[in-house]
Amino acid sequence: MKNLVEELRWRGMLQDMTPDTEQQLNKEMTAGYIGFDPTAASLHIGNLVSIMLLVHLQKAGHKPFALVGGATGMVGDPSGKSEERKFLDEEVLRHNQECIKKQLAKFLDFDAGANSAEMVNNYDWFKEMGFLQFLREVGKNLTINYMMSKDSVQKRLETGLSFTEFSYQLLQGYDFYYLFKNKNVKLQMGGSDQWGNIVTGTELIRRKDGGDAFALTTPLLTKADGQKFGKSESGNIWLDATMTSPYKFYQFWLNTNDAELPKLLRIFTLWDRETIEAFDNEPDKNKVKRELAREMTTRIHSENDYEQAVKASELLFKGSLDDFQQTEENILNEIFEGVPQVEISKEEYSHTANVVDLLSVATGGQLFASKGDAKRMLKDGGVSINRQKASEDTPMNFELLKEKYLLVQKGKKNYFLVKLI
RNA sequence: GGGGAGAUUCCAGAGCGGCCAAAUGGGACGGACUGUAAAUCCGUUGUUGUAAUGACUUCGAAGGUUCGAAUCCUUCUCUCCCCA
Repeated sequence: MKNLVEELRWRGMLQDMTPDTEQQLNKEMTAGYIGFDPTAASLHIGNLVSIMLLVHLQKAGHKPFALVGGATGMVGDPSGKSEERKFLDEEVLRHNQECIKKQLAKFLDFDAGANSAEMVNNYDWFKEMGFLQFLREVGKNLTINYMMSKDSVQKRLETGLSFTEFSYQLLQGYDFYYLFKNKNVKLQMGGSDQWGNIVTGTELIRRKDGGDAFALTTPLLTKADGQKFGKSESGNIWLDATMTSPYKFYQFWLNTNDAELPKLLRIFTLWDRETIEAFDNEPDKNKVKRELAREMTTRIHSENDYEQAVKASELLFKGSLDDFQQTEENILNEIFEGVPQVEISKEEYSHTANVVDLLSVATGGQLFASKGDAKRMLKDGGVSINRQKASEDTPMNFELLKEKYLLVQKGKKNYFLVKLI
């Protein structure tokens, strides 16, 4: 058994622990869990931090449990949220649960003997429980005073907090208790925003059962300037290839801030200390980013996806129009799978009078939402077509690449393929 | 149940009868500089455009007053605070 705490410590993944957590982990194989609420159809790279905690737990010889929050997802966690959220409808939740379950399954080893991973869904033990039973079994053990003192609750007293969200901590607390009783799970981990919810669980276990349970949290991942991590211009970075293409995923890592690299390497990769420290000292930061992007893209997606992403990136960022012309069409299609493509009929293209129309209405607003938007960007010199800066009165006589493509650049990094069909 | 405050463009937050498509800040996007980095500086940030003190749609919802409303009145919906 490896020393998990030591490992997390040097990786900077340790925020807080309850007393004696380290002793417990070093004493015996310990089962630990982390919950994931099905708020979307895919996990994102923020969740990946939690997943890595489970991975490290398992690698250290302990038993990881991934909990899908089928029940808690129906209520909504107020932690870190500034306002009450809308309910997701049950059908969406069920769909999300299934998707998340599949994703989680990819990261853990479910066939590792004694410390095989397990997946549970808290809906399974909450669906049978009635409200009265819940009040008697759970509610009685904790005081309102205790619940009110939580950070997540305090922050919401001004802006409003429904009874439902207020109760969330009890549900999560009961999860821990249930897993403690039935699966001998003694540890719950999570982001530091989960601390309050987690210790509600250890408290419940202590009061109901006199049992000893432990908590361990990891710092919330933020950008160097304190902002939320894991968002790009186009929103969240999802682990699902249909929601964030491998090309975009690869680009995301490639575009990370230099200052964040040491942190990212420690949190997201499984590389050992020597390797990572060597990267810290590497002066060519782009090289480090390429390695990171490679590691992440191959692990989350696949070797092949990674290769396509690299090829697409090379062709778009470094290649000339000639390189483009010379690439075989079927290869081109494959490479550009993840690059946004916009289709337009030849008919429509031939009737399009100017660049502004082409970039806005003719392409259904996918490149630019409106004509005004397109014009503004053209005026600012932010648009290139086939590598040539375009302006409002650029004539519509572009050479079609492969007789059917136009390569459109919005800014330096956003590429689109306009495809004539 | 009683009393008070409020709902403004992505967010925060000004405006409180015409000069308001709506200050300011943040975010986002673009440009310059670079390394597909950061910092910095500059620009853009409702639609449409004969490009204009133009037209159209926006200031929680629906009505009304007025030559004219984000601004006044009525009703409704929602939120917060205080008292019971």
